[in-house]
Amino acid sequence: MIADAHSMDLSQKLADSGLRATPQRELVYQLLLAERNHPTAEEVFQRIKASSPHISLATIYNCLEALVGCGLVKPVHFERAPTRYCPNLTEHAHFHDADTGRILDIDLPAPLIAELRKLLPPGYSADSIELTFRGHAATKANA
Amino acid sequence: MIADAHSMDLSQKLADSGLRATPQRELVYQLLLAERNHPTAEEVFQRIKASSPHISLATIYNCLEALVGCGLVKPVHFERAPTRYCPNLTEHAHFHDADTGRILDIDLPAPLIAELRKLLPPGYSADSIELTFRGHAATKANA
DNA sequence: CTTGAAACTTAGAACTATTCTAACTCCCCT
DNA sequence: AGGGGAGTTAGAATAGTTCTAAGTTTCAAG
Repeated sequence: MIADAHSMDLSQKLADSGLRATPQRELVYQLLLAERNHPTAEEVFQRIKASSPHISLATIYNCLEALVGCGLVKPVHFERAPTRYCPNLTEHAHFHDADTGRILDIDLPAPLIAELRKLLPPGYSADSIELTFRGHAATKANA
Repeated sequence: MIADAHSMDLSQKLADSGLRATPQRELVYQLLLAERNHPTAEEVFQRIKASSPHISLATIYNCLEALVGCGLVKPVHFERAPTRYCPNLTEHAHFHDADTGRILDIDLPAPLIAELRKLLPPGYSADSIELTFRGHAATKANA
């Protein structure tokens, strides 16, 4: 089953970082896998509280930090808005719709990433590349 | 003189946005032109307070907002760290040194920008592209 | 099984970057 | 001259996140 496969990922990856797989971490991870909207910590909190009313916002932050730390989740920053979280591990950029606030994943082809890296001066190496587009999606009104 | 040319830019650009050129806005803009370290609002405040002790942090934020609004300065966001400000108006990316925190401007060739835009799905258009590298600069120790 | 230690969760306080508020000042137009 | 709007100021308020301290769970070893 897909869920089990992901759970194995979870336990394994957490263990690799010296962390435990707890029910709360499972909940948070499963929620991120289910809702690919790049939710904020607060949104994850509200959503999980519906079924687990005892969970605390601090735990959501702790879980997200653990998931980011073990590499299963990536934080997404847009300007100074609340951090959003994304379980998409492929190298990708984000498009932020200025009208709706919606975020879209944009795949980054490996050759393009290589080209981007070539922009760095000699001696500089990048561990991560963050690429964000901000703009508009065509609507019926302006199409 | 360069300073005068920049001052004309300032008055003109502010006027274009219906804003006035005030001494405080001049100070903030001149400081950004002089210190190309991408300072934070707080750093600008500390630096300007040395010569203008009556200035307020709210004014720094107001001035920076005015300068951003009229297009003379660009805000730079790195993760959720305090916003930094940059008077470099050419299209460029940023390299953030994970060791020193130093930020380096990286010029973006127009053809590469065009290639990046091609990644967007049909109907999507980007007003701005933010590209940030995070990594390390070679030192004598690991060179 | 117990026991002890370390990891984890929780609620709420604390922190920090930024924005808001309300009073005051300055500048421009008539 | 004086009225109005834009700007500045200090301090209060806000919001996202992190910290703290207390309680709980997990797990290994005896």
